[in-house]
Amino acid sequence: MAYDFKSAEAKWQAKWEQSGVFHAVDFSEKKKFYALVEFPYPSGAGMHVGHIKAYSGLEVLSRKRRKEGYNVLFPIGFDAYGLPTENYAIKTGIHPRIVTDKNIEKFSSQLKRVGFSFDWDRVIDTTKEDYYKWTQWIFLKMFEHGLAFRDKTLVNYCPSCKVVLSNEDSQGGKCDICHSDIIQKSKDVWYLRITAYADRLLQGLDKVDYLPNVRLQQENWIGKSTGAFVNFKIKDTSETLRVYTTRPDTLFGVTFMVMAPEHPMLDQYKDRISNFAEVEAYRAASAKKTEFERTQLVKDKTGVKLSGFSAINPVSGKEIPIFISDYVMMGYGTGAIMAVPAHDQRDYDFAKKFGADVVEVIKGGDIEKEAYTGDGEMVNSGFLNGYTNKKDSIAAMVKFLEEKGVGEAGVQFKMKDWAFNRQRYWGEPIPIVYCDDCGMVAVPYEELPLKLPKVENFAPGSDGESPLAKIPEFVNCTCPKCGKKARRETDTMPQWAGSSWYFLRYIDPRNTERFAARDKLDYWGMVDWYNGGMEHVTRHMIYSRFWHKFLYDLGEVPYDEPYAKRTAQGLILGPDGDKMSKSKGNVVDPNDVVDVFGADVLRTYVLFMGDYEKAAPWSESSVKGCKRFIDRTWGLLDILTDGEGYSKELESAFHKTVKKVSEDIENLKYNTAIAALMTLLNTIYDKGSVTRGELFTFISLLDPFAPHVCEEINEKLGCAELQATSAWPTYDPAKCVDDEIEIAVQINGKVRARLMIPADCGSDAAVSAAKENADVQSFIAGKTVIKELYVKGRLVNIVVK
RNA sequence: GCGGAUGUGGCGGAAUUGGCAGACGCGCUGGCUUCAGGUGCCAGUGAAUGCAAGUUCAUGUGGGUUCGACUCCCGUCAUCCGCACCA
Repeated sequence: MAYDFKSAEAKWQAKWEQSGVFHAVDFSEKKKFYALVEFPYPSGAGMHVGHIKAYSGLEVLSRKRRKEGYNVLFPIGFDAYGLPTENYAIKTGIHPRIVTDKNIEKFSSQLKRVGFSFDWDRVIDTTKEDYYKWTQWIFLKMFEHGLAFRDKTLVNYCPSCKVVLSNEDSQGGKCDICHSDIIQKSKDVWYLRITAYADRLLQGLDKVDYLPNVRLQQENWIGKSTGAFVNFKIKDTSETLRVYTTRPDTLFGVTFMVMAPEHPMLDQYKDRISNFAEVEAYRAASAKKTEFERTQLVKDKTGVKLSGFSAINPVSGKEIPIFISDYVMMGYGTGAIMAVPAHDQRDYDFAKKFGADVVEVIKGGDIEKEAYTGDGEMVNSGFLNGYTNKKDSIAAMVKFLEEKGVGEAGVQFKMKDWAFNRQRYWGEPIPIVYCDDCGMVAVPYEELPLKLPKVENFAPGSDGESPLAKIPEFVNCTCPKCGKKARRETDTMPQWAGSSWYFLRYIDPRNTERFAARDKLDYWGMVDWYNGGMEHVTRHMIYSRFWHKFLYDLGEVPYDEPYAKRTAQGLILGPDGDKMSKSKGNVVDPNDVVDVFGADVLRTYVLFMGDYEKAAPWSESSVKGCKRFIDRTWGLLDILTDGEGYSKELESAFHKTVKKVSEDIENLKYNTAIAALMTLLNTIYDKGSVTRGELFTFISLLDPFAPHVCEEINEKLGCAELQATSAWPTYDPAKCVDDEIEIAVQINGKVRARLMIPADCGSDAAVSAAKENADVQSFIAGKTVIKELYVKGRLVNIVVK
């Protein structure tokens, strides 16, 4: 009889839910295992098959762990604050709350149809009051500890629209909406001081098991560099200009200095700088440049030489000019550099254009042509002359600077503080009040959550302010400190806030007293295995590690690092090989696949289609292959014979497959695990019959991938216990090897024959067996044997001349 | 520019980490079943050459190490992904 996946899948999904087998048990005696997948953003488009692949990896592992006797926490939730929902609301006038609830319902039903073994009792939604109460709570703790602060920074701003624009919306220096010129405006924004944790975020990577490229991307993002700070005296003042450099040993080669146009010292000394008008004109011009222009015009350096404002080289005592140029960024280092044109290509380009001196201090290149950045002997460098090792010369110079009191060793990070506020409606309100007398005051903890009020119009105001600013009942309040009239902060938190701690809430999702009870945090501990997309490695992953470390410092969580292990799945591309997108119309809807082929086929295919960590295109016809596999598995019932154990012919095949599947699942090699099961299935059909014991083992192995058909067969076999809770099969290593094996016989490295020998055959016996072979003899006849070797279980190679 | 990854049949991909290249699946060809389409089942399927047993060539490309290289080393080309005037 044909397998009716529709009724079987609905039936088993209902049974799993009724029996509660996938519920994680707090404080269970069993060993715990916490598997985490990145929770989805519930967009209106619904899920696509990429989500299914992302969850199927740890789904298989979770099901295996339960069978192995673990108490598994495998939760799911929704990261529901964000722009797409808000934009949809602006367009349609439907409230984001309604849209979000509808989308979450759709996502949930899609996930349930696939039969994922999530603990649905622990579902969370970041936009619910009982959740974001704690997001706000963590923010306030950061505020209390000085990690949340306001600062002025440069942003893209359209003076006509009175709105802050992103770089994408301000290309070519024109406003995307009104086409007037964009200016860089300094604006007061909220920051989280993630840089305070830069070093620990880097060092913490030693304690965890992340995929190498995940780790590397985080290291690059944090971008630690070691070097030195050097203070250059400004001529005829008591002022010093401080710079950061990774090569303090090239100090004798410094022939000028460059400051960022926005450097505050310029304003301080505008009376001394006789061409300050030029400075201001340059500032205006460079402020107009977009990020795009700045990076595209790398070769073409611009700048202004300051008149009446020069520096003294601390090692040579020579006077050197100071320039301003936008190739120096205010946001990195000190906003000023010492230029070593002979050994830095950017400085070299600038020196050539502005006629500055080029002094070679490291031998080995041709500084007539270009800057030399390699290693070599130090020259023209006073006490450093003769040094050939970079490390030594840097150390010697740093020692000199520190003794003279004109500099010291130091480190810099590329990572910047996290700009944290958005002028948007659909996000967590920032729980801060502005009081004329008291300044910024935190909303008292007992008043959390600070609820997001209902509004009618979700569009940001023409002044670039959040829609919340238009609600007097929300804005106007009293100062929690002095009781006088005050104003609320009207901006909301960014998309990334709620996801920065969600893995902790799963541990105790309904707690009203704390974000999670301490004893439960102690029990569940770190996330044992976290899987998600590469696109979240440098933002969500870093942000959430930062929040977690902060909570650890407060003593609120037991571990410093949140995730013990991190992996990432590859994308599913459209059938055309392009990235799936709505505009290209190549998106595959999991519902369609479930309708036509069933959930088991979908689950099996997304893991079988290729290397789990690599991108692979969707192929409708390959899906059919998995459909056949599921149907043929069902068909085993037709060739069922009595017998609990393995038949003699299949015994070693079963032991080998149990081993292979067990190991492959642990190593994300789902595709070869499924291939091994297909091979075993073919072997069974070749034999023509299957014992009850064999079939039971087969479905036990397949169950994590295709649980519905396995439960159905399990029931047909008369098993009272659910397949979901039955034990994972074990294997005997001794039975994974055959008594007799086939080896290849090579002559001069080329395969000329194959023969069967006993597995425990020794080297001499194998070689002489090979030589007895007629084919082999014809190849060695009349030639001299130079060398004979036997690789155990693999081959014999005879080298002849 | 810097960093990382990848390159294997018509396609997705395997290869115990230096040991029989192409597992498994798709597709294709032929056959059986069928009024027919689909399903299902059986056989074949890297290329060249040969009636055939076979032989030769093949893992982007050029060299090298080795009895033996998809795997290690040096060079080179292509594609993809990060970061990007980071001092």
